[in-house]
Amino acid sequence: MSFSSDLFGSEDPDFLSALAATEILGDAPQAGTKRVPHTSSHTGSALAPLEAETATPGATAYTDAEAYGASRFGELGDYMRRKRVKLQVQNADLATQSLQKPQIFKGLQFYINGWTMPPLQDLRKMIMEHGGIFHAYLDKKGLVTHIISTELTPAKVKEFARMKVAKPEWIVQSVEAGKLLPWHEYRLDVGKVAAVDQSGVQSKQRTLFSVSETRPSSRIDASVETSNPSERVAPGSKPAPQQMTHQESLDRKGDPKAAPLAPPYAAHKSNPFAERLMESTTWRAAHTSVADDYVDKYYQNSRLHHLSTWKAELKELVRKAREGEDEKRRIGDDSSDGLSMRGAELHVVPKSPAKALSSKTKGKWKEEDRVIMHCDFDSFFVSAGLVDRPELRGKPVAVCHSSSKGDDASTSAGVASTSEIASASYEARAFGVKNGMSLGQARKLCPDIGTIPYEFDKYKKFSLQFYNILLSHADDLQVVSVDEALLDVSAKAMLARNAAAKDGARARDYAIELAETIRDEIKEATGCEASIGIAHNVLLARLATRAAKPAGSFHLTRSQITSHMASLDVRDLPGVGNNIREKIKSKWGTTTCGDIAENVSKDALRQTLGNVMGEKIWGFVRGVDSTELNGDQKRKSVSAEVNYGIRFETSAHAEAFISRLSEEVARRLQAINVRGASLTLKVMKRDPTAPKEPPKFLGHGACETFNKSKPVLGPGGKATADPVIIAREAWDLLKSFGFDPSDLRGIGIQIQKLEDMDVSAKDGQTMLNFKRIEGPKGSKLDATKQGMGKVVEGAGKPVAPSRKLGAELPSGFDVDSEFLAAMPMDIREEIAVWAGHTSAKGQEELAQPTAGPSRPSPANPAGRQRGASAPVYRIPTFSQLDASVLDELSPELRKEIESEYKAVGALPNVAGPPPPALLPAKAQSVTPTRNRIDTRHITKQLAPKRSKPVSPSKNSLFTRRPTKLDISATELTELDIDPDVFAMLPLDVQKEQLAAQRQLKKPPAPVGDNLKVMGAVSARNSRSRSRSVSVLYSNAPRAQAHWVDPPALKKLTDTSDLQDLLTRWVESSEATGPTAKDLDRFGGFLADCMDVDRTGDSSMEKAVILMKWWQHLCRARWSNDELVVIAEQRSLIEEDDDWDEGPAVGKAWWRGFFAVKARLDKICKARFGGKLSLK
DNA sequence: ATCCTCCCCTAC
DNA sequence: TAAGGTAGGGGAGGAT
Ligand SMILES: Nc1ccn([C@H]2C[C@H](O)[C@@H](COP(=O)(O)OP(=O)(O)OP(=O)(O)O)O2)c(=O)n1
Ligand SMILES: [Mg+2]
Repeated sequence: MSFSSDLFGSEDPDFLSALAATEILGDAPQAGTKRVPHTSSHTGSALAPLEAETATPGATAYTDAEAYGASRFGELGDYMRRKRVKLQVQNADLATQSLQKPQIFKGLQFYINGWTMPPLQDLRKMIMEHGGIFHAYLDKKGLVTHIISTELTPAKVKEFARMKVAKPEWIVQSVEAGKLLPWHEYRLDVGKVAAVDQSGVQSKQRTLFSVSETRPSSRIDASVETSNPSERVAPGSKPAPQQMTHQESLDRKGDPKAAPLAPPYAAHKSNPFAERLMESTTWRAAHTSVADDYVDKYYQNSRLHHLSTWKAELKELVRKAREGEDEKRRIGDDSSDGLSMRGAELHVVPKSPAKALSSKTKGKWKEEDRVIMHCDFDSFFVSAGLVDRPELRGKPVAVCHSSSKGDDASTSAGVASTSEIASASYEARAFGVKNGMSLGQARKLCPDIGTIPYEFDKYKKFSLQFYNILLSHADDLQVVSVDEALLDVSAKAMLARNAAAKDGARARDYAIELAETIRDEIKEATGCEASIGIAHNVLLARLATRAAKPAGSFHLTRSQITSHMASLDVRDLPGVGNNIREKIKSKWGTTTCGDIAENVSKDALRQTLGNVMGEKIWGFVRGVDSTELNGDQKRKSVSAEVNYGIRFETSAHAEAFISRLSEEVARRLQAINVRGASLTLKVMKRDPTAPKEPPKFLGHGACETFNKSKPVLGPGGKATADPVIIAREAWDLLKSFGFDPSDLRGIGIQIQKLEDMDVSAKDGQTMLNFKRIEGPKGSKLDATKQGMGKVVEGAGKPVAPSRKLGAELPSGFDVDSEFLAAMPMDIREEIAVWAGHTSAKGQEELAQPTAGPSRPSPANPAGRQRGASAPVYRIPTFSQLDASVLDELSPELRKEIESEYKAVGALPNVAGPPPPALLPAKAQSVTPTRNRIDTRHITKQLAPKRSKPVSPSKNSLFTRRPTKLDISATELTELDIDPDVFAMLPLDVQKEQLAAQRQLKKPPAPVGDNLKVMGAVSARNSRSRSRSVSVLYSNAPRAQAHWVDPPALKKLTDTSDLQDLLTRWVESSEATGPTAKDLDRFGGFLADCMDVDRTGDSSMEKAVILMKWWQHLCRARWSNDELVVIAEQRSLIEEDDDWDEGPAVGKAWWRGFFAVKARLDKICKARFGGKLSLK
């Protein structure tokens, strides 16, 4: 059954007729003898040949699995393909550099089997240096002329029965003799075993022999491995059809018994159905790479493209979201790359990666104390699809493009769908269906499997909700994919554990409870199930997730590790694919983790797998993994490639395609504001022995791949993101290969050596008229309504528990998780440790959990109910800190903590920035209207000296701090402009200010220019120091740029007033959002603070503090909107998204925040070369 | 040793 | 019909 609406190809005559023709093809072998039209024309269209010296730096074959559908991602089944290593890369180099040596092996092509003496590398070198061609793998028997081997297993004896197999001495002694000695004198005797190969293989091997004496006429041919004379063509001519090979495939296909015996290299099946379609000019024009919108269309529908794009976007979002949480990487910290001020200045000193690394994340938690969670949606695409198709729940279904019926007629006709299944439901998995499998394959296993179409928009939307939820719970987070992330919840878990100990309830697993809370939130927000694995390292957390699925959580604890690991296959370890698994298997004969752990030494593993990999595996099989989360990954390359549907007929087609692809790459570069200095072109070329149409519909089939790179320079000799330049260079590279365009099966362009592009640097660059800035091509959205368009914002208000309480909290130095959330991650964890520690020491008053309204009760240990909340802790003052706690910390951390406290001391009245700031422990998001103040009202009422406006008051810091507001409303208005200061201003500034003032006074400001008030208040406060302050505050931003009284600012060391005002501003406009005017004014003020030359570093620090504070205020209220707005601003989503059900105020504030941030960034960049860091 | 460059391999 | 992309870890081997 199919759940998709459209039937197959109803409107496509070519498609229908091809289908009809194919259905009777069972006895119509002519498909194999017939040439596909487009391959027989355009004989003059080959790309230009290349210089021999620059030819093909390397070539690898990319064979298809024997039968397409054996699954590229999951199953093995084609070890031959994966085993291939590309030793021929260096071959070209070796060959070029050794022209002086006698080319005794010229025209010969070797494969070296098994262990040899001298070792493979040496033999390879000898072969290459003397004109021979070395094959790392044997799947191209049609090319290999000789096999070198010392001994053969019975299987190999059989396989090589009809080949020329010689001992290594032949090579060695021929080289020594300086001439080619007769190989049969070194023959390895394999003749006793009768050859029982099936016919297909046999004919292949005849090819081997017949080819063996043909010498490649050029090095191009050699490295390209096109030595079959009937195949090789001068550029511009056409290869002959490969009827033989083709026919073989068809024959073999009909012989079920041949299949298991058939070696992969002989299995070049074709796709007659596709061949039929390719006969139609109009069909080709509409459905292959020659279509002019092919690239766009293709990307719109490519799930893998979406997956990759989303991952990159999410990484960036998380990076942004983390920003401002890393206090230690702030001003003056030379390890910063997002730098601020002095850090930027110091940036002249090149930063050592190692240093940055070490200063960054270092064992805050003892290995065993970490708590890592791995969260992953259950069959994500399917789950998302089922949300709106509840009737399909519980059935075997899969997400794929195919909407065709899997009726008997089509399957028996050999047109089983080659559409790949992106995700299969667990019911389908019970039949053996796997992600990545072709639909046809799946139908064999599960004839009744249903299909669900892709809904890329929905996946992205769910993903953002998912990440919002995770971010609200995590101390640190690393993006794994659109549906998967790693969390560090060490601090939370520690807090919970100690809370539990305190309560006397300790049988519960708080990590599991947290996991269940998270799962519930995800379920509520998206309607989808996710599973969560918990353990003390990343490896084990991932493995735990496997045990948790579906729809569960699992904590893999220490005592379970050994037994859990022992039963696993190495293939289950992250980072071990089929290739490495086979390597292990062939080396040690087992792939069980337990066996490896027991019998294989670390050195042996390192020897075979490489130092790092070997060591990693050694640890993995024991459940050991010290990898730390990295939520701060920056992109190092940008690329775009298409390896599907590439079917060119002329070089003009190829050139046009390169152009399109270049535009795509340029667009991606420009979207993230970078340029690149190096370009790599990747080319997939049909393997000469492969059919024109591979089994997978429009797939690339068996291919050789080639890479070539070169520097790319824009106008100023600088890096570039110019589509025209990229296209030119890429086209040059492609031409240099000299391939027949009709053999191309894949093209990719990668840009490396990225550098940030400052706004000013876009000089001579060709700018694309982009509508869509970034993001995957939207499936159904038009170009302007790009990508995953819609967003998010908790449909199910995924509010973190911690945010739900607060209004009820007592005042005092309470630290709830909201506060923690505002802290730098490192510090947060530290506080947790320390809170736990003091608690354990009996200082209950400092670490006593304050019950939230709906903390998980013992009666509901799973804590599954919504609204479970994190306990609240009190943070002690520095003096209360138990010194012994500090002693236990690493010196580095200790210093950090101490400096944090010092910072508080240095700014006695400062309520902010992140760490020292003890925040109002309130939760506006819960009672949004409660404390809201009418803007106009507050504008008026602000004047009289009063401790605090309505608000929160719960903020003990605020209430304790003596307020300095003692200005009257009248006075305020009068002081809008200070005459004295005004007189000192330059003429143009005077004008500006006058204009601004007039503007200000004109309308009564309907919603309120609160910032004006705010500025005035502050001005009043510091009036005794300098009147210029009032000018600064109450006038238009532009004037501030000319602000002339640095000493005054310097003296304004106490930012608390400003913070107060900032707080008030936010509070008073909590319901309405900031006015543009206020934003501009505030931004202008901060911008002036950045003028270090005039105001000094301290004012800059002030600006940073205020920004941090502002950020905090926003986070405390609208944390769910932060990511959304970041996404929006990076054009990942649309602003006016109709999916966005949340109130607009939060987003308005965040937009304001980021707008000001951008303004400061710009200044910072111009001044210091780096962005303002709020870390 | 340590870097750089060119891959292979893996993951979703 | 069908949409087999893409970034980063790491190994090999050469340059420094
Ligand atoms: N070969 C693959 C593997 C995955 N995906 C997409 C679809 C999946 O839904 C999503 C997430 O991949 P997972 O590996 O997490 O698989 P699922 O979420 O589908 O299943 P589960 O996580 O329950 O095993 O990525 C894909 O398109 N092609
Ligand atoms: Mg998943």
